[in-house]
Amino acid sequence: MPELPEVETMRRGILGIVGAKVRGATPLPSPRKPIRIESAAAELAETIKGKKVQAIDRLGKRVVVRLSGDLSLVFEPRMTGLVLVADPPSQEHLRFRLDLTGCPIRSVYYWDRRGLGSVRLVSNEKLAAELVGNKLGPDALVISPKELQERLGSSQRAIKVALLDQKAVAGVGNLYASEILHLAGIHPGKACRKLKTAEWQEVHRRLLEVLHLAIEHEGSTLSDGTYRNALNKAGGYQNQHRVYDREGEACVLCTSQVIVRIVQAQRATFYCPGCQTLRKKR
DNA sequence: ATTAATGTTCAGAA
DNA sequence: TTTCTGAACATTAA
Repeated sequence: MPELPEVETMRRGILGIVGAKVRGATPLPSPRKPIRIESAAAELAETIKGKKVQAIDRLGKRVVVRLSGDLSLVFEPRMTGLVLVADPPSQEHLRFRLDLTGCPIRSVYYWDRRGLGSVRLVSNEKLAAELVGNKLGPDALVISPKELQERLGSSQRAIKVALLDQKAVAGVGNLYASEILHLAGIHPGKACRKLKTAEWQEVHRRLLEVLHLAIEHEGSTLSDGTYRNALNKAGGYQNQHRVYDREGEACVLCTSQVIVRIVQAQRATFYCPGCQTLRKKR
């Protein structure tokens, strides 16, 4: 489930390795399936050795470790990936270890239960070409209300579905899309092109509000408990959820209606039928 | 004991 | 061009 707040938390969790030097890298073969490491394991380990960690960036839902030599080590957690400095939840799904020298953090681990995620070593040039303005739109924390409207305003898609489009705006995922629209008072099934400018401004305002608050709480750890910060600690924002995974519970805003679960584009959406209507009304 | 559901991304189809 | 569907994977709930 790592979405922007969780990935940002991972990024912050390894900021302490900036300035360190790479002692070695070990892609750990999974007992069942080969790990999803792009370059050959030995080759990656050889190339990365001795490189200096210059910065830690985030590109949408990816953590980017910038290395000397114009290289980037890119962690893409997808569903169940974790970037850790503490010992991983289990040895079993440990996929990758980065060993460092010159900082208190000895190792960074990539652990991924389902193994849908990946660790890649790519040149900055190639990474930029692949992601920036190509696969990924402007970051959700940076995009302006105007730009958000420009990018989605003419789409016929439901607003909830469109917010998940990383090419339109990068970082919003399934959980936060529901939360954002609830606070904005907009029905998740409303077609983008039906939204007025004032509504786009409200979506944008609530988007920032929700994402920043979720980052403060170090993300959401859902009932399956998978997501953890870099210290292997659960996040706290799940306790602030107003609609996500709250089907049947009373809406905390209107208190008169009950949260409903629907499916859009094969994903769960939660909303309050009282606060979030298709027509303007408010 | 099967089957569905989980959420992100991509390839390929409509 | 835009939008939709299924698959990738591992684990758990039904």
